[in-house]
Amino acid sequence: MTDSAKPTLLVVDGHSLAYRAFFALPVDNFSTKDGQHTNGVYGFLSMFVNLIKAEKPTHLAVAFDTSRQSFRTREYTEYKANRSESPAEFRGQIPLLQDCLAAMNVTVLQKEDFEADDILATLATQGAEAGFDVLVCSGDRDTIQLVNDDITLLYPSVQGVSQLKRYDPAAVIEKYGLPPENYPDIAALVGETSDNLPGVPKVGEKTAVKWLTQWGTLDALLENADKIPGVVGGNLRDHLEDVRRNRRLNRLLRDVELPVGPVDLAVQPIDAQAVREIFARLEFRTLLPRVFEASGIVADEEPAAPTVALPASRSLTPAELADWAAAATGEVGVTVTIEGGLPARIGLATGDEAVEATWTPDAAAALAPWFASAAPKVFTDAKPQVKALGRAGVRVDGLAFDLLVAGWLLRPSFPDKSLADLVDRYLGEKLPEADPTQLVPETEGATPGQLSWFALRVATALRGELPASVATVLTDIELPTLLALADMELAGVAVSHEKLSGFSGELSARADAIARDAFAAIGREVNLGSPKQLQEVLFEELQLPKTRKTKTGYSTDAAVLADLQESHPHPFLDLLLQHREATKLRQIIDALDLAIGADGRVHTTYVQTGSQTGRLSSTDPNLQNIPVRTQESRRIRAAFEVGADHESLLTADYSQIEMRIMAHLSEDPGLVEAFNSGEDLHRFVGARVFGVEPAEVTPAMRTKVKAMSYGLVYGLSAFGLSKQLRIEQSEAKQLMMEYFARFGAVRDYLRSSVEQARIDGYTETIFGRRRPFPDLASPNRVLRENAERAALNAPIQGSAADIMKIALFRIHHEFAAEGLRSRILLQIHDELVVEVAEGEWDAAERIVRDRMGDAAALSVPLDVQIGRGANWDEAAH
DNA sequence: GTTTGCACGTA
DNA sequence: CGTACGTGCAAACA
Repeated sequence: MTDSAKPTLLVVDGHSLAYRAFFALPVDNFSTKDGQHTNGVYGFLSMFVNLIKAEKPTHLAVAFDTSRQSFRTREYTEYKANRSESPAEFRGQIPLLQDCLAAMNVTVLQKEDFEADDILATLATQGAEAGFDVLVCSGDRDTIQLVNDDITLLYPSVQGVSQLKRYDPAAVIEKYGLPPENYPDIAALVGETSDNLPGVPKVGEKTAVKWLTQWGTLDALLENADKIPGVVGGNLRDHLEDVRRNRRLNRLLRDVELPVGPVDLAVQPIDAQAVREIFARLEFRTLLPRVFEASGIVADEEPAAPTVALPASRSLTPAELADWAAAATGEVGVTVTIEGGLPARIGLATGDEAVEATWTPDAAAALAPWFASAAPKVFTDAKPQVKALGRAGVRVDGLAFDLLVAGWLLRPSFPDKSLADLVDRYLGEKLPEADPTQLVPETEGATPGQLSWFALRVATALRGELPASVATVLTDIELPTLLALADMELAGVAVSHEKLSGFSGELSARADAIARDAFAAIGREVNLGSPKQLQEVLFEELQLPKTRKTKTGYSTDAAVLADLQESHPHPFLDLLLQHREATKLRQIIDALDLAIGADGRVHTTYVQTGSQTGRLSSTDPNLQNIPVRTQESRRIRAAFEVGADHESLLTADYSQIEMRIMAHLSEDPGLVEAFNSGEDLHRFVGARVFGVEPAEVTPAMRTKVKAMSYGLVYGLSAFGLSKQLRIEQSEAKQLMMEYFARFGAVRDYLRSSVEQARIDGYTETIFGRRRPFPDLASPNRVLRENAERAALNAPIQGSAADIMKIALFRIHHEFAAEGLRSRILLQIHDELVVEVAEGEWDAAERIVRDRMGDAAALSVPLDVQIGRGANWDEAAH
């Protein structure tokens, strides 16, 4: 912009334009994968970005209506009364749109009792007076009255939101035959059906313009109404009051009191990170570069973060560092950088001082006592550092805080990934980072000591946000668990390469043979691993009936293939299923084999922040989904063996822990009795539901109530139950009714827990772990119902996770305290795998059984099943 | 080269 | 139209 050019103020009616976009764009193409509709948001932003690129405003604001009520509805209750309620699917998008605009640092204005157009009128008028070129963008025709030499209207044409027609005074005269200030007079005479403002019958634009041209003003026309000839003249005389009322209502207010004026609306650089985040959430991809590109408004640079006086980090010798640590009072921030799995540098910090040293064997010896002490330590991501220290022979205790774990507990849906994220979110500052694209970085990254200093400050900020119950979960469950997990990962589990490689070869040969037969069955070769090619074969060449729809076509998953085989038997179907099974197993085996380390053991990584419910997840490789269901697949489990220096594997699992938690939470007398009776759960429940003696419960009955019981925990519907059991929906409904007739408190509990979550906005486990559920209030049914099922499940699955974690770290602790060499190797949600050292079986078994059994005091007992064997398969029971 | 969708393994 | 995960492949995208 040159100095001589006038600044340009662009004011936009967010509501009317988003509404047009909502109807213009197909919702199917604009929904997130969990069902949130985004077509209105997308359409608006797309238009908005084009607008900014084209007009390059220097000042900018978007106005919204607050509700349907305004001073106009009070004056005339019928105002806009004919408008049907805007669809909930649209209303739900407005807050999302406002979030996007906030991330783009665009001023959003709305005011109770006024419409967006009144805000536009006020800003436009003030802007014109202050010497701006003003652009008004609105889909409401009443804004035509604002047009003058300084104010131009951009009005979406009927073709679509992207086509904006420019109205300057000349354009208005060309279209309506009168200057802009007269437009409301025309509209008052003609009426506005969309606002429910009836005009003079039989009077359209032509007549209105003719009259106004003849009489000069609306007042003159109305005063001389008795001189108008013909039927329309009579109509005018009959509707004088309507016309006066219309004129009052369609006059936009130009003096609404606003917190800002035009000069306050200077375009701000966007918050690039915030935009990235919300666009990722809304699954907008192509829009991101367009927003970044749009000139005038955006800067792709990070916003200037407040500069903070970083303490210099003093480099010390290991001995000096150890002395410094020993002398420190209060919490110490710790950062251990890792190279090749071992500590490389170590930085420590208190609130006002940062120090660091290079890791050496001397450092290990000097610092070991401090690390093993109860002196409180704050880490950003403790587990890998604790492991590196462990490899160097340094044990860690006194873990007081872990930023990643704490951040995850606070917001389990969007766990922060790094200290930089946390510094940004909780301190609003920018962590100095070396430019990774520069071989010789121009900007220095923070040193380990400085990182520790930041970590300590973030910890303070984060603590302030943690509710008491969540802080307790962190201290009493998560942090002790973290230390136990570090040891489990270091230990790894012995896996036999010999057993695996033999099996892999077998499966390869089998898969090839099956593939040949499958190709013969259809007369050509296809890629059996390609769903797309399979669809061609099944639904076009073999003419099999279309199955369940997916996003890209029709499903070919195992359940669908089994159904097809029943209704339209074809040898290809069965061969395909067999091929899938063989290749899947081989794939798992090969991946596992590849993961065996030089020590003959597989070391997984447990992701403590990997779930929304409190469970762990396992990666590289995932050892929580090793097959178990089929005879064949157990050969894989048989390859998980006791290590050479130990005696046997012990497996321990909770039986029906989630049902027990449900019994505890619901206090259902029937269910509580079931668990206290010692009878098989499903037999007991089956006897109640079907009104027979436990001994008379048939396998079919047991299967049904078992599916129902497990389904309950997941928010199962009659439809889902019927599908699972392959029974009629009516029968499923009947089964649910019988079930709830006997176990009504279960249903009451499930219902009330979702209702409570709707009120609180989050669910809570027995131990106080929280999970937020904003979507319980969503107007989008798919979204809301998904949230309801997840909210129903979260306290149950989460409490089970809490209980297992408590048992886990207590066992880990007790093994050490009793000086045992036995150790926990794996956790698979409700199961532990323990490697028992020679002569320690009885002690280990006792500890595992007791600590799992008494991890929580519920109103029903926690039942623990234990098995023993030389490998995981044998140890199962 | 990266991302997405499908399919499938576990609790 | 049943919760919570991670992985590998093919296909689509850049």
